[in-house]
Amino acid sequence: MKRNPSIRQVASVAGVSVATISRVLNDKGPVRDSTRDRVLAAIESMGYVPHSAARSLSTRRTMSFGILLPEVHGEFFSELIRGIDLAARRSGYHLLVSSSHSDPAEAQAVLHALHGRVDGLIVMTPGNGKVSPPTRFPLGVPVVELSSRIPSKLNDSIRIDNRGGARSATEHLLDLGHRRLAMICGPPENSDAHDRQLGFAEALFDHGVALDPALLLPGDFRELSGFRAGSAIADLQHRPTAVFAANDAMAVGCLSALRGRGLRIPEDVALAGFDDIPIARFLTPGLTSVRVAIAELGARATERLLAAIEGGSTSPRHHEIVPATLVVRGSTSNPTNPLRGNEP
Amino acid sequence: MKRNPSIRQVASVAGVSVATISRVLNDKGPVRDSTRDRVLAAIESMGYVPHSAARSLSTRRTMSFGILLPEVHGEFFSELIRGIDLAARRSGYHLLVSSSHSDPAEAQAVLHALHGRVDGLIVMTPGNGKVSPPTRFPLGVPVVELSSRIPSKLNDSIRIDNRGGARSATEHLLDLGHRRLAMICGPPENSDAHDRQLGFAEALFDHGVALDPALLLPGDFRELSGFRAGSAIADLQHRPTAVFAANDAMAVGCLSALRGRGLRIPEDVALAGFDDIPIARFLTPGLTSVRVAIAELGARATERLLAAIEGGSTSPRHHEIVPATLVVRGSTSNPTNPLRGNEP
DNA sequence: CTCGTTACTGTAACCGGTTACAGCATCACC
DNA sequence: GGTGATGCTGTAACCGGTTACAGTAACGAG
Repeated sequence: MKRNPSIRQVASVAGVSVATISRVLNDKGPVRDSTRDRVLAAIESMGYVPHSAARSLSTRRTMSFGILLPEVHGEFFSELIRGIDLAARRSGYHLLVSSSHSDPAEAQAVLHALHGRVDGLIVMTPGNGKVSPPTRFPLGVPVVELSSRIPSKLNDSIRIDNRGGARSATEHLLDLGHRRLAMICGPPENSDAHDRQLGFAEALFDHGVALDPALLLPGDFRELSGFRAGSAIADLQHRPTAVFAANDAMAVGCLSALRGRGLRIPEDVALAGFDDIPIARFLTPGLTSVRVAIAELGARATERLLAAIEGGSTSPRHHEIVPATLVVRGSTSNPTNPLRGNEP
Repeated sequence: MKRNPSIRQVASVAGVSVATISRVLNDKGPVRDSTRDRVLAAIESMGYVPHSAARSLSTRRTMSFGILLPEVHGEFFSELIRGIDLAARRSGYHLLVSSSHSDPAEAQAVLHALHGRVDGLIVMTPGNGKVSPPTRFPLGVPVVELSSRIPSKLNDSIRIDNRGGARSATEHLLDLGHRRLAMICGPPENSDAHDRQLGFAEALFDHGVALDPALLLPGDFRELSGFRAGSAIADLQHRPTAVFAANDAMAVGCLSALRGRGLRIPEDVALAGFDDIPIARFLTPGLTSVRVAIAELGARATERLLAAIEGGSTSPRHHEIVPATLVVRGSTSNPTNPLRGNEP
């Protein structure tokens, strides 16, 4: 591997000083046209590319920021990254991604390694109650927290309206006349899962419907756990007439299990999910779900972060909540009186 | 935002030289225990974290590498990143991710910005025939190409056995007695899509089955295009008895459309996909698909890259092909004689 | 007591950029 | 001719680490 030329070598070839090279590259300060041409020719011929680390060192700007994600599966992850990446690149920033953090200690180590590499941080905390998320990020950079349960006073945060979304899904089921509702919960330590369960319970309470603890099925946001929960539900003596799954992946698994037991959706059991993943509308019947604009969520987080980076710490902390809206499809609506059909 | 302390400030507080701080941090060279304790105490009390950019500058190692991805949707992306990230972190490396590149010129710009930021590169080229992928990466770092159609002589490459996978899916359908087969193709400029189509055509040819051009439906790897193709197939005068979709997302869409038209799967139309996404087994019926261990693919690519980084350019170029294996489920198998049921 | 060896620590030069400041022409104008 | 303004360019100090090399102290052997 041949070493790339440095700015000093380019300077000597072009017969100018390093300052001039820098000025040409960054369009700063006056440079005579003939000089600029000479410099550009030298750069071109030598295949010179500025060394980012060196540049960051002196400018104190890396033009990139870090993303810390917990163990996230499925569509959510890619949508989020897509939203962030597009927004970041629009402003000339790059992304350092570190995913699949379950251990907070390990996350802390990664955080250290990020010092001097990033101008800001988007952190998605698993946000369980026991292990408190690291409220202080020891780099001197702005941080935006994503869907952390307790919005830190120190950092900006953006959360999904999990509770409201779960509420509207549950109320939708109640409005359809269901009184015996089950919920397939998410991982107990996950704050999104927790809030969705909260919304579910609240809606039941507000409508004076008792919450049978036996109808709170465990799950882990994966398809298989939904399948198991669905099987368990099918086996129940006093079967619920409606099921709310804390996410769509589990709803899919549940749907498969219920179908396998010969139950009809929604006649025998109505089913609603959360996330509105792309395939939700292509299931048979279409899956009623709660929609969150994930890519937009990522874009918003990015814009917040960029504002904080540009603006310094002067601006007050923002705490934003992005809405989650119910999308009704065939898995809940009575087919004899469909609210919406299965057509996408 | 308070500025983090530099190594020189720590040195002055601890009453030692910068060299000693560095030695303590990197476990290099001899340091007296009492000195080490003093240094560690100073580091702790000042909250000192080494500045990565500065370190990279002098060591010529960034301990991170870049990933360039084209516009990729769905499960594939997250699985790939997960595989890469876990393997990378195991070796202490970080990930710079840049996704959603459709424009090669833009990708080139990103590439430049990566100079001095990464020790290596994993590049997934959209790999269309017309726009040749950038064969030369102007950074002096090793590159691993992912699923590029023409494995470059300059770089290592890892490809998915798209052709073989498509072949076995098609042969499976032929073995079941189907003679009129349709295919829902992927984006024409995508090399994966191209190879899958190739495998399909080859299998038909080898079995002496004519390929009706009217049965090659366009698609773009998204669910909706599969739905449209499915609707078109249902409307055909001389309907095919089997459909092979170039990926599972389109198969899901197609399944939905066929179902919507009252066609039974697999009795009226058999259906197979590609990728074996997690929900494939939870559809009703379970979707026959071609399985690729995506996370493992990412891990392999990472290991290759790390080997190249550690080993220098001495080793010969590797060109690896990861297998794609057929998974048969209810969407193709005759239910009166099921090869495998719908149970996950 | 002298010398060599070992164990530890400090000095200063790098890595490759940016930029404050100074220097030098050139030109207009008095 | 002097004077100041203007436009362009170069010098050198920094950013925050690493590390070759030199220096010092202590200790054992001869």
